[in-house]
Amino acid sequence: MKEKDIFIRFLSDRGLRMTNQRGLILDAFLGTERHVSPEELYGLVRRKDGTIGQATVYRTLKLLTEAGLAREVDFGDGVLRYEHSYGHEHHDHMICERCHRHIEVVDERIEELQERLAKKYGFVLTGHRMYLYGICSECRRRKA
Amino acid sequence: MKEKDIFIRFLSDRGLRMTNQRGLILDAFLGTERHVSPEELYGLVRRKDGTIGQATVYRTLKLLTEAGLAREVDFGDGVLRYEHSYGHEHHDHMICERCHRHIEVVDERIEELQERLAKKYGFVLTGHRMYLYGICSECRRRKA
DNA sequence: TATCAAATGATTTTCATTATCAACAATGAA
DNA sequence: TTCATTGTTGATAATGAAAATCATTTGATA
Ligand SMILES: [Mn+2]
Ligand SMILES: [Mn+2]
Ligand SMILES: [Zn+2]
Ligand SMILES: [Zn+2]
Repeated sequence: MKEKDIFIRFLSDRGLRMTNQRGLILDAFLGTERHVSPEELYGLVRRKDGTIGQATVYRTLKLLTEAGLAREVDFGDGVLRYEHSYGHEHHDHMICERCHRHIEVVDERIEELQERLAKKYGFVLTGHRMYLYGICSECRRRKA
Repeated sequence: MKEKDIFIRFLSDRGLRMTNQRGLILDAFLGTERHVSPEELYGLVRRKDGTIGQATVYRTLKLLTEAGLAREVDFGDGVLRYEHSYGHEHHDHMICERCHRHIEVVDERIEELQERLAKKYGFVLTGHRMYLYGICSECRRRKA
């Protein structure tokens, strides 16, 4: 598995070790395509190893983020979520305010305009967060 | 003051009352152009009335938001901030990751593309949050 | 094997925000 | 005015996510 190798490499580069727990957490993380909260992931990992501590889940998610395997997603609801980063290009999110369904979107023209906007104000961009909130077609149909 | 009238109208429409505390909090809020956290505003209001409670500040900021006078801003640093909404059109934020300075920006073309992107996926937009993170010219100069 | 840093899980702590609640104040019939 | 009703407030407790603490265990290596 490519990701595990990357993680091991990342760890050893910083004098850290691959452990059983970290392996389980990585596997659980890779095993879901959801935007998963530490708490949710803790629930998943627990099924494989009931003795794992939730602090370890928090800690490992931070490490995965630094290793470039995970990415933090903040929908603004008070919980931090994580999504796959390796092999998953940057994208933004569109969220339905009624059913909380969300889809991943990218618009290259927007990305380009963001760069230009930054340049206009003398900024060099390091990243951005864009969340589009609305009502999905499902929910609009249901209401009608 | 236009804003105070709006607030009074908003309150009475919902069977609520304008009070001394709410008036002070509104004044303090209008008196600053910063993106202010409840805690910061609490500090400001306290100078005028040392007996005011911070719960009242939290409560009033929620009310101001519902009344369309304030708007929540979430820079993702764990504190919710509020900015003026009345007479201040929508805008997005560009934040320097080094000095935390931030400027307000709008790009009509981006706004337009966001609408189109939403339509493409069957969403009707109700709002969006866009934060551009980067390094400002000041900070880049300082480093060099 | 002895040493020492890293890792873990349980637990406590922090911090922002919300809920609770008793005391108080405004409103508006009667 | 009196009285009941309802909104308001401030102090305080509760909540919930995340981070810090710490004693103990584990692993690498000299
Ligand atoms: Mn995503
Ligand atoms: Mn602003
Ligand atoms: Zn929906
Ligand atoms: Zn700067």
